[in-house]
Amino acid sequence: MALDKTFDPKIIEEKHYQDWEKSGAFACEPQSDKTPYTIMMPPPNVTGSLHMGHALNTTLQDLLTRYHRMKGYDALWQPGTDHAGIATQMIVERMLDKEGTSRKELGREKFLERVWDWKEESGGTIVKQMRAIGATPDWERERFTMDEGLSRAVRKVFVQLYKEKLLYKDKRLVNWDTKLRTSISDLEVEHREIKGKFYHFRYPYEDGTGFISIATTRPETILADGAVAVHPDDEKYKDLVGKNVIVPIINRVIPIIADEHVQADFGSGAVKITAAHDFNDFEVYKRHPDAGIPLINLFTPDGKMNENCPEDYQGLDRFEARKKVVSDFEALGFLDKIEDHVNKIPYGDRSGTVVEPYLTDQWYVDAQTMAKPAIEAVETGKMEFVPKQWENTYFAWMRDIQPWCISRQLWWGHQIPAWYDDEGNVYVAETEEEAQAEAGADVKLTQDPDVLDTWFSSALWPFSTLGWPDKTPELDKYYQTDVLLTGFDIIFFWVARMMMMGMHFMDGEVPFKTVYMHALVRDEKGQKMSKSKGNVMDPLDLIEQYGTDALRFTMVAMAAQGRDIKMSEDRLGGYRNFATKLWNAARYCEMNDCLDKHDGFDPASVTYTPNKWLIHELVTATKEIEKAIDGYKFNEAANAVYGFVWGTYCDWYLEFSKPVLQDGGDAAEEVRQTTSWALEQILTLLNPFMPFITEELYASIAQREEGDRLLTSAWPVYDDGLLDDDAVKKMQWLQNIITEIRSVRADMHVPAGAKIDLLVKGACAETKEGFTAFEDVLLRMARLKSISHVEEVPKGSIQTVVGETTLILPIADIIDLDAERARLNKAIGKIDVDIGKIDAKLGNDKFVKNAPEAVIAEQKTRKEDALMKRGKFEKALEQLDC
RNA sequence: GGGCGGUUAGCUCAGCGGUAGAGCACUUGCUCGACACGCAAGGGGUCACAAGUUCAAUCCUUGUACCGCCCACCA
Repeated sequence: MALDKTFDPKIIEEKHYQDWEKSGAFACEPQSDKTPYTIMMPPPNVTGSLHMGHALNTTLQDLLTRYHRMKGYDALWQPGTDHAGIATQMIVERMLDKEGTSRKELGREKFLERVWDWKEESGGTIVKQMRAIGATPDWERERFTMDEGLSRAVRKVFVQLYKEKLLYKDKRLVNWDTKLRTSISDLEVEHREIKGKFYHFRYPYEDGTGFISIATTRPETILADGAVAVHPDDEKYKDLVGKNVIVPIINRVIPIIADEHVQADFGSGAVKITAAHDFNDFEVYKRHPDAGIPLINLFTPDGKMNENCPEDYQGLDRFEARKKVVSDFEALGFLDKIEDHVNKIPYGDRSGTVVEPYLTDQWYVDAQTMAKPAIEAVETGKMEFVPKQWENTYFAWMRDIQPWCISRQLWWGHQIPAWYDDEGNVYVAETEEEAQAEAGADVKLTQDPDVLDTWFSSALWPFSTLGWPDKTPELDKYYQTDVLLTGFDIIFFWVARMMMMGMHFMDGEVPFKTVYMHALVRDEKGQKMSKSKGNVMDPLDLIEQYGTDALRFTMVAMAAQGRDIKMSEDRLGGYRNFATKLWNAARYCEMNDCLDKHDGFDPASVTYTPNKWLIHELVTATKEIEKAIDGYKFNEAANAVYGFVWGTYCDWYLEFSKPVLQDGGDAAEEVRQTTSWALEQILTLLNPFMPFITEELYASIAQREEGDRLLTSAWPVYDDGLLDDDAVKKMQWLQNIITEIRSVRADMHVPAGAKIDLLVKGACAETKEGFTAFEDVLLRMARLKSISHVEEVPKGSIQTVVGETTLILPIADIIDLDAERARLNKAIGKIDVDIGKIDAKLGNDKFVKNAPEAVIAEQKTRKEDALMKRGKFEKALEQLDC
């Protein structure tokens, strides 16, 4: 095969992806008796494109899916896209605007055609981009929230909830987006801190005895004022309750009422009540049914003043009207003062315009009732959040949940399955025929023009995608899905609602056993990425630059629980290097005839210690990786595999192998086999993290049968009998010797290329054996000329200590006595610090009395070792001077 | 106003009761026939601050200070 010196991700990625997809291995196997493992992909907006959040989310899901597939589960990763009502409609409307037309001009039917066209045109983008990440969901099962099947589920849910009185129509205040001309839910409103004005106005008493002062941030709503409220216990206004005042400009007579909502010590302590334009005021209105407070709507749907306003106001924009009210008050002499005021103003998260409380008829879901089982499921552990702290957020919101406004005055979405006759009677049914049947054949019906909140259909995702309401084998096998991976920003929008709907419609079974909340991907300064800040990183650019495997590995390595991810390119570069490292390890194997050499290899049968040790380390690393993935500690899994591949296999094992392979001695064949075998194990372990390079190497390093891919290989299972502590001890000793000699050489400026002699003094029998067994390795890795055992230290040599052994480097001609003296003193100093610490503990009566035996014994051994080592260094120092 | 999270090496972050870790960056050597996207050896931290619990605290408790999120109707 002959591997190139470096590899080019671009060439291999597309090739393998196409091959994987064609192989059919992404598909779940409902008819198999394998244990299912199911993940529902959070459906991205159909017209969206891939951002860093998707890249993270997709990578982690793919890691889990691949890992479980390799472990022999029947893995279903259910993909699909969301119709994203508001977002998509906005895009198409913007397109129409550029063409000089509008949705109104087109009409509903034509407009919807345009949206479907746009969906067809751009809808494939994001799923293509997910393929670039290497994602392996069951694409054959891809769903769209407005597919016929899913739409049927939506209608069925709507009708059933309606029949159960968990869904109803109501007239109340909603958050109204004047730009999009639709209601939006509480969650779609974001409060921004805005520097505004606080206007103080005077309302004269009806009896002409003076005036009361009120303050407001929204003067335009004065035109709909229905009362003035004060606190019931407020002494300064006590006598005024029941009196009437006149609203200037419109000269409406309204009462002064007492209500707890008012804060006596804020503003003047008196508040205007505008029941149809303020959520609090609406509550006040409901608490005072006898006060005769009117409900007056001032605005048209697009935020202009309507016919309920004085004529000279009609048609003005709401903010123009605000100015006019102020100037009219000023002209009338009723303007008290204007103060600067910082206030939280509600904005529509999509449109970015100020949202108005607006009195309309809308459809609501009784979320409070539906939340109860969903709360209980988390309390009892049927569903678990990872990290656990998100439970609190979930509980806090669910326990205080408000009715969910599900109707939107849009066209793109699921049209509400409710029909009206001419008298306004409503017929809720899954089809028009059924509604007609209910109403009677001769009744003319009109369907509710509104559509449902997008999240209504996404809430059904875990079961609607599996075929519900039909009882499909897939629904039966995969429904209680294993884990949901998502960002915390949609815990309320989506997770909570899936819980409510899932439990209600699936006999109380939770839609997922675990919800893994991953972090937000931020820029390297920790700021949220946004187009306006210009700090957006495009995952596809990063793939182009570093390769998909590097991007994936970075995502996994940085996905620590409970912290946001600050994305830095340095890190990406590091993991790109890791991929290259792996590539070159394979090249080494190739050059040394260590490929495809492990046919029939039994890791339990090896006899050469470095091989035993490597196998031990591989088994240990594999356990660590499994434990980390099973616990959703993705970063730990990444570190474990990285450390093993680079730190253990490349830095040590392959180096150990060099002299053995070169000499071609007895151990060579076993080393060759172990090297070859271990490389393939590494590729397998690393495959869920870096699928492309591992697949490529897998294909290149051996003659494979048709259809033999890592994608469908089995995750390794090792016997604990492969663990070998004795081999670990021996290899640690060897590594210590090598490191120690290298360290001394570097300290003493021994030229890197110079080969020197090593004299060993005081070695015990076992150690001597070690020097013999690993002579070749030591000679090469420590750059030695020879190793011999001595009784006396020759003049002018350098000494150091490993365990009970003194290592002597007779390099009198090279060394600098002062430097050596300094080195030894430094070593002694370090030991003294240690001894000091240990003595402090052992000298403490309380420690000796209370600490566990093992801890005390450990301290004592440590001290003995330190003293022994110190003695040898002291001696070395003495000998230096003689 | 509530709630949550963070504060550990220059940077990005792990660790969370028994001698402080990684990657990157930095310093010094190295063309040792896999790899300079590399190898080897180093330097660098009173683990934000204060008090408490403990034989022992970066880790547990309480409080303080910053930083960041989320939720909430002070007009």
